[in-house]
Amino acid sequence: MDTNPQAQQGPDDGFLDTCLFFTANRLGRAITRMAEEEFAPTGLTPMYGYVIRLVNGSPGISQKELASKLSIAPSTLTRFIDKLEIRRLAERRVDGKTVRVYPTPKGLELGDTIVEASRSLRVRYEELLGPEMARKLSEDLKTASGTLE
Amino acid sequence: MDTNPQAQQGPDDGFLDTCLFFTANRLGRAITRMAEEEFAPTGLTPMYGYVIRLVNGSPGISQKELASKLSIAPSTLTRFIDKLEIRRLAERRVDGKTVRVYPTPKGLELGDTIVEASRSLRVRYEELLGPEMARKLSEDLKTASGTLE
DNA sequence: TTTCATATATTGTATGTACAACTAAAATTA
DNA sequence: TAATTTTAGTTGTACATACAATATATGAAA
Repeated sequence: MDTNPQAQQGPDDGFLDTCLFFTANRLGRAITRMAEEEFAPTGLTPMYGYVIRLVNGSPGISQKELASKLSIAPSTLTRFIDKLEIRRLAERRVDGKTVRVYPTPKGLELGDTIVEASRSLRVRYEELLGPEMARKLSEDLKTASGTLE
Repeated sequence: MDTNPQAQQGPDDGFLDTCLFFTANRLGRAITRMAEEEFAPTGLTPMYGYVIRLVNGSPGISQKELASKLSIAPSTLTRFIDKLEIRRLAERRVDGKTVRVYPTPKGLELGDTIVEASRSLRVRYEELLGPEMARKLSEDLKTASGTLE
């Protein structure tokens, strides 16, 4: 039991729940935890899974395009591809000043498992939020980041 | 409206925009960038600013409560408070097995600047999203993380 | 053709965040 | 009261992510 009279609601707590920075990142942390659990069978964290999915679906895609689709910094993607290459899950080929990324047999093999993990993740959060709320929320989040970027 | 299902997209890109893990984190990255800019005058990143605001508003709040209000792991908060203490922006006092955190003069002084930065941030994203959309989105995000946690 | 400007990617460095293992203190129970 | 369990916090370690500085390759201009 909590005997602190201010435990439930401090004098000035409301700002957190109405700040988009805070609420967006809080949801990000919560769903990342969930996504990491569902992606455990792939042996990858969700972002790596999505990189592989993009590469398998667009062999030879450039790193620039990948970073843009994923909305991450190019340097972040460099590190991702480094690790995927070490594990033979994707392969770089230099093409002038761009670097193209290609699937590997091992990466292609993982495709179904990744799709399955994405599906489990969706099922799981749709059960909690309701499919319609989940869909609407993703859509609003997409619109909002498009507007803010 | 876009009638071509593959316009501006590779063969299998749609999964990103309908995945709540991805859309939530993408918005998180976008608004974090914006928040860091607006908080620059405070000399703090936004999360540190919010820790100070909570501590100033509830002197003696325990780390457990702080972590809970911020929805971050206790270990993360330990690191935050370490750094705030080094900069004399907050102060720990051990109280049995809990640790209470108190404001310092320097931390209290920063209060107004932090509130002002939060306000600028809000103004900025409301200009882009519209106040109603911004409000609704924060609310939905709050509800969703409450449900998923 | 040499030089300059631009685009792409990488590297160095720093921060936010978490989990697992550990320590210390309090609460419970025997 | 001694032993056990629970709770709060810290530390070691690891990963995602970004920015600034740098390298390399292409394209443009002289």
